[in-house]
Amino acid sequence: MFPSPSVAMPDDAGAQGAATRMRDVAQRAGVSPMTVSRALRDPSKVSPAVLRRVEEAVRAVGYVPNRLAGGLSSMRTNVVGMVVPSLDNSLYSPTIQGVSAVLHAAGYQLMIGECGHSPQGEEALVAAFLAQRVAGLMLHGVHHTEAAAAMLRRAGIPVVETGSLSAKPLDMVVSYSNEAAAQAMTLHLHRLGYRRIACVTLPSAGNERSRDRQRGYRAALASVGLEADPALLMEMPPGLASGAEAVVRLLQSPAPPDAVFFAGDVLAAGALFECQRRGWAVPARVALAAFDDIDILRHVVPPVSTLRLPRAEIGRRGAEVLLDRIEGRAAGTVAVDLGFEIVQRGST
Amino acid sequence: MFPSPSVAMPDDAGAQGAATRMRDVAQRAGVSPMTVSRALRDPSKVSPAVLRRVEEAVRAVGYVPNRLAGGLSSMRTNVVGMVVPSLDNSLYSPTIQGVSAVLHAAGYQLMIGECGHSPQGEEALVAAFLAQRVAGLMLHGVHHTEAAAAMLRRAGIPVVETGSLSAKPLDMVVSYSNEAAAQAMTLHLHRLGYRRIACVTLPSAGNERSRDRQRGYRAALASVGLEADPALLMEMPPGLASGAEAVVRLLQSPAPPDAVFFAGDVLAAGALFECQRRGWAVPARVALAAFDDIDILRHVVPPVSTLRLPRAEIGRRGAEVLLDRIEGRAAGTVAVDLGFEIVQRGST
DNA sequence: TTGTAAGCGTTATCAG
DNA sequence: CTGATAACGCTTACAA
Repeated sequence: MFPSPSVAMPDDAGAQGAATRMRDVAQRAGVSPMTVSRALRDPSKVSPAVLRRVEEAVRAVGYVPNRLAGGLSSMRTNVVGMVVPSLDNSLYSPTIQGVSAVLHAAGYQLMIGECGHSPQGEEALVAAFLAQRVAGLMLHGVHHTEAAAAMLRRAGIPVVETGSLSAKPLDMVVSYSNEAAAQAMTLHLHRLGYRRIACVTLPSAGNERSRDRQRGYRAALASVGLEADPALLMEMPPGLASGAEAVVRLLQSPAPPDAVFFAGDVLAAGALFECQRRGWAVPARVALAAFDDIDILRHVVPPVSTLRLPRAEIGRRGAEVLLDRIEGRAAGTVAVDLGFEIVQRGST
Repeated sequence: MFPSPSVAMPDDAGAQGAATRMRDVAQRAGVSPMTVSRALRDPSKVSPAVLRRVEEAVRAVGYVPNRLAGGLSSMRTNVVGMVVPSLDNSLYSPTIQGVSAVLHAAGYQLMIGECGHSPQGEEALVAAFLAQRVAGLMLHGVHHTEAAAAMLRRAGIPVVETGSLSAKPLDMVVSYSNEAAAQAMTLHLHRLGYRRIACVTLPSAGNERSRDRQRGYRAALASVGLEADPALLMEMPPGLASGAEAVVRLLQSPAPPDAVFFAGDVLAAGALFECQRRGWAVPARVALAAFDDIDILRHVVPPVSTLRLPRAEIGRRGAEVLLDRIEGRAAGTVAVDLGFEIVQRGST
């Protein structure tokens, strides 16, 4: 049985609406739908001649498989969900790209959702992802609602958290230690000779990472016998303007610091620009250090000392351990500490 | 018939694996699955008593609907796909957030894919999204492969392009005019008295937006009778370092410009930092203008003149017109020009 | 207001 | 290597 010769076959030109099904491809190729399914998923399972006919038919009718049906039937999908606090902040993009690269190479799709730094937002996204029956989930937050945790537990899919190492993990964790990093930078400043070291973090309310960094800062001071002056520990919202405001407030205080460690976002860059505007010499009048190796810090004058965090590597390794579990290559849970590096530049 | 009283009912504690189905909820609530379906999608269609029982059962078993099944059955999903060239670049995030906000408010999910500035990457993502039977698609690129265009045509779902106004649209467009914006900024520089105006864009190969901006620049020069010196039109890859390199090359050339218009990415910021390093006064020695109102340009010294583009509004309006079509409130295609503004600052 | 029956388009399973 | 058949979990259409 052959399909009628392609006489007066409009192929697909302006066809619109009803999607073609596997059955249409099968008919045209003169085989059963099951054979089409096999040809598409594992070409080695059908004869070369049939494979050719199927491929031709797929092209001719412009067949796009229906993964809703496929997923329903096989009880598995090739979609991985990822929840990030925000997309404004280019901090998360290296991680996203790492995840994306590994996933695509393995034939998976990435679905990203933005939860706006709120556990409720995260819960809603987790529910939505679970409803799509994602094969696994990457979470940046480490603070979850009880409901979200319960859903995740019941769903029984692999989950990787990437935001912090200190939290009691839901399942797997791939990250670096916020506390150790903050401690290391504070000690570095001390080693360079600074003795009144201020620290500015993002608001710690509901932000485990900020709290970890504050803890690291305090631990460092304690270990070298410096007093932890509460006036030297500030919290500011994200943004360049916040960094500017913070440095002004600190330097105009009765007992100004000789170094400021900005443990988050682009605060350090904002502070540097403010120093440029006011003619405050960096690092002579005040040394400035940052937390993340964003491109800009390398290009400003003077370039800003900072921590290099393994953002992209976190994404890659996270996706890898997730895939290992999804595809059954590994079973247990893992916790990976990817470390960090101090980058010493002109600002300190 | 009532479910057995919750004696020795472990509820969900550590249950894991087999997801609960609508049938389980129905059984527990003592109704048919159809009633559960109704209760979940339109509570007004079931009696209050039943509704309460269903809600309780849903909670008790931790039911998460299976949208693969729902979508397959109803032939529609609540997922919208979005393809962006890159996620490094925070330029796209306002648009993504605009889309995300409107979609979530309407109960839709956003699925984001990164195509790496390549039409082939876009094609792959379009295929993947279509396979998930997304309800609609947002595309930033305006240059598509023939195959991608054909798939989109056949799928018959609404598509919004947001990258540029000039392209012959696939379906709907919501954007601003890259050409008009570049022209306006060039004219603005001329009006301020600059007479040798250079322009630096991203590589134009395969980038319609860069070509549009170059066209606008040339049109502006022509309209005021300035010669278009080819030495003053450069193309550079994205990044702060590129901007630095460009300004050095231009200013050290035999006939240096008195103003440089950086029509893309963070080039202008990179150039400004280089000027700071070299002690080149801005704007006295050279004026600098940028294309996009990124936060940093407002905070550097001097602040950089630029164009304010309706990035977030593009996302919101784009999502709105997409939803109008998805939900059948509108039929035809639309093209929306959201305009732009010139922001004059100290760098010019 | 509620329930029954018949798919939706795939894939798992088992026969040939 | 290929095909028939029965799910997968939900919704549409109709009936009660």
